Amino acid sequence: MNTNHTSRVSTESHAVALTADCAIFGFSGDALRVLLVRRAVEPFKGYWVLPGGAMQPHETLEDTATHLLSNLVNVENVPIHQVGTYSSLTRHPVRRVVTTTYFALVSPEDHDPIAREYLDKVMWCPMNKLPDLGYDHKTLLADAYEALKEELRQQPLAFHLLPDSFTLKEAQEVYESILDEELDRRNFRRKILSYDFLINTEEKKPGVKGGPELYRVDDAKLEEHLQ
Amino acid sequence: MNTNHTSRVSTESHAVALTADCAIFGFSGDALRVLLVRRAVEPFKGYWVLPGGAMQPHETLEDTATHLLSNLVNVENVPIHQVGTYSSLTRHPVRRVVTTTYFALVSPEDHDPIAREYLDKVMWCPMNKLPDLGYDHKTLLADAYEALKEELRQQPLAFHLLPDSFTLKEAQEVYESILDEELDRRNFRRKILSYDFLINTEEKKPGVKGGPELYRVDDAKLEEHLQ
DNA sequence: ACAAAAGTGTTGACGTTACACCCATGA
DNA sequence: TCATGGGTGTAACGTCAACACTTTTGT
Repeated sequence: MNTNHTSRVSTESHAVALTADCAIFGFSGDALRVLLVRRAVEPFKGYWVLPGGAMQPHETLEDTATHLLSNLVNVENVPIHQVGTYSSLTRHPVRRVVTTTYFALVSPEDHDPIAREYLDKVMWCPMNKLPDLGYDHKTLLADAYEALKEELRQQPLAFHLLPDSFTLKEAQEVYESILDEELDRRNFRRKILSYDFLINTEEKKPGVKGGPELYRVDDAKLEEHLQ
Repeated sequence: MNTNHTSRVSTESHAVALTADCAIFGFSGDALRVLLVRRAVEPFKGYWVLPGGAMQPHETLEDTATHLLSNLVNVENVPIHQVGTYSSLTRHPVRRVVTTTYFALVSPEDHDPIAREYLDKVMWCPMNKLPDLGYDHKTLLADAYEALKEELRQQPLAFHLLPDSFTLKEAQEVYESILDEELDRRNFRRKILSYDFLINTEEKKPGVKGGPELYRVDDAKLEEHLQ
């Protein structure tokens, strides 16, 4: 049996397609959404799936995922996070497809995604109104969502979703939408401010009762917290 | 550009080899070790690497990793944990190899690994005396080791390394060797016992000063703690 | 003035760390 | 008997959740 390390060199490739699927999460003031695309052809014609693409010879899986982001939502320099690799024999009905899942977090308004080629629709779907998904993408998305929440709990990776200056209330709403749970206003405030990457602009947001203070991020210090 | 999800079906495979590399960690009373194999042929002839193998057409990556375990250390039914997938263009000097890394935790005495085919040596290498590794396996191993420690901190996955009955001291030594840090005897005791999957056999281990009590695991209850 | 939202501080529960004593065993 | 290791309890600490009051602003 060829199970030693060298066998990789002598083994032919078996028509296995390697793809990257990406759970692109978006937040724009209301609820957390994920970008879904609808297939216009078989298999799974008419089904919504996560956007994905085959890894090209000259690119890494991270490149593939990054290209999805720039093509679909026109964002650059948004960090992607690897979730896992799925190699079940039955996950694709036609051929063997091994996929690595990534997630990213963007502001949907950056770009209005357009359908193309084998897809006839694109939508920002609220996470609490997901349709049936094709392939095993229900699992992929669930895993990616868990990974997103876990990441957010451990590091402040959602501040690029906020405008240049924002209130703590707005920051809290981002957190609550992503984590899908309510947070205590005062505890959230204390925790976030203890990270010391928020700067009080000494200005107040007009037109809002209470006169909330506006904050902006110290990008350099924020970077330190993103491991 | 073929970046939509359907393109995976129409894209030819590009002679990309998909492999599973496995960091097989072993513990047998002294230090934490990892199973390394030495390559007898180029590339990286003479270098130690993690055991790995090409994914076969009929198997998943988990199957590939599982086969490594049964072939090299003759263990079955040991859980494997996916660490990550590495697709850098330069990680293999000869051809394109994308690898998914797994780790497993076994008792080395289960089997004395033998060299075969393109490998001329196999060893259980203490984690604190690692040689230079071929390919990018230094990175793979470091990531796998971090994943192992993280897993152990969150769930008790090391009790299958212990004999049927054991003292808390022995259990603590397993933890300390894996985590590479010293633990407080009383705190460790309280924490482990609070999980309530350990049963005091009411017997004492003979030949040891202090007369330590022997424990055994309640397999059913332990399962509940492994998520 | 009044309602709604923002700013602030305190308390208790919990988990973790640090540490000291007594008891059991082998030499 | 004595040295070594095992069994047990407790105080200090930090983190986090829960909560009430005052201040600011819009209507």
